[in-house]
Amino acid sequence: MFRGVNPINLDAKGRMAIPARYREQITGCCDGSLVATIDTEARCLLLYPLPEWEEIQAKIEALPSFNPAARRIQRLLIGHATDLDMDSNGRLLLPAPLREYAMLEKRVVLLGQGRKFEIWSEEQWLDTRDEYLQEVDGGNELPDEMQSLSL
Amino acid sequence: MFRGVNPINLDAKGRMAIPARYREQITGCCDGSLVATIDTEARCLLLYPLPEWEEIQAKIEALPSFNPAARRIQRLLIGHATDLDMDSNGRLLLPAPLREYAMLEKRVVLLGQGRKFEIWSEEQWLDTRDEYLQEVDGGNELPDEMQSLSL
DNA sequence: CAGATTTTCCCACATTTACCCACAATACCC
DNA sequence: GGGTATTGTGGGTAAATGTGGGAAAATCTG
Repeated sequence: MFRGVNPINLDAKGRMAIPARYREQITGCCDGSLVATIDTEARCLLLYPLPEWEEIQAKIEALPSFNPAARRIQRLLIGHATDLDMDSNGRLLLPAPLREYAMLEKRVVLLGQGRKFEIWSEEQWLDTRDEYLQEVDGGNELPDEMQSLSL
Repeated sequence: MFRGVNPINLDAKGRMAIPARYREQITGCCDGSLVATIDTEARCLLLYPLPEWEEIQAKIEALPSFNPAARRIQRLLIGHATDLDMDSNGRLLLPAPLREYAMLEKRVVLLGQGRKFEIWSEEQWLDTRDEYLQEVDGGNELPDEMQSLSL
């Protein structure tokens, strides 16, 4: 279960230090093997422990491949998925193509999202967050499951 | 069951001393492990005992992730949820991103709210409370459940 | 095949964070 | 009213984390 916001600086080589509080969990569940791919809805990256990703990739591959929407998802998600390993300092080297997609420069934000992480440029994240905060709940139709959610 | 209003001063490091009368209950139910996240409706923080939060996170994660309203809730709530532990003095270190969101500087208010707490800047709390008091009850339609409530 | 360039891996330092201890203030009790 | 216990506050130190650089290996190119 990952959660929380983490402001992180990329170094000159494009490396990102994983906050220490996640490291034990990551080495435990996948020995430091992670997979990064793009989020097709927003300009951010998704970061999965390898076993989690393999389940997801299996599901995506099982989609009917003559369906155009399915082909699109397959090409985008599987096509961009890249294996990453933590180095001895707990850092990940983010490949240039993924950094460019998510517009990551120096200041980035690592967002815990349950079984995965999201990686945003700090600027993009703050803009997106502010949009979310301003949206009135009534504006979008809520799924039934949410109507009964009490925090 | 938490209740009551507690004015507290943050120290220079952003730490908040939990009032002594809650400590036993907190160590009892979760051994001092708490989770703080943001309230999406107001500029304040929500503070849950870890087991309470995990139930909520499980429900939120189960929402369909291709629904935009659900994505929004997931990113905001899980994204900001941060594990906090009481130190040996019964204090919590509130992380900078959460302090900024709720505009917490020095004088804050800890509000007991049943299974959770809310943390407000004192200024925000007083303003919000006054707004609530001035609102005429008839202005907003009351949910059915409230019609039969007798105090 | 040799040279040059890029990439990966690892080590060392500087900074920050977290933990702990000590004092001050308040409340309570005798 | 004084003494004691409990709570609130601040700061210091050791350990762990973040950051940068350097050397070796692998790859690409001429």
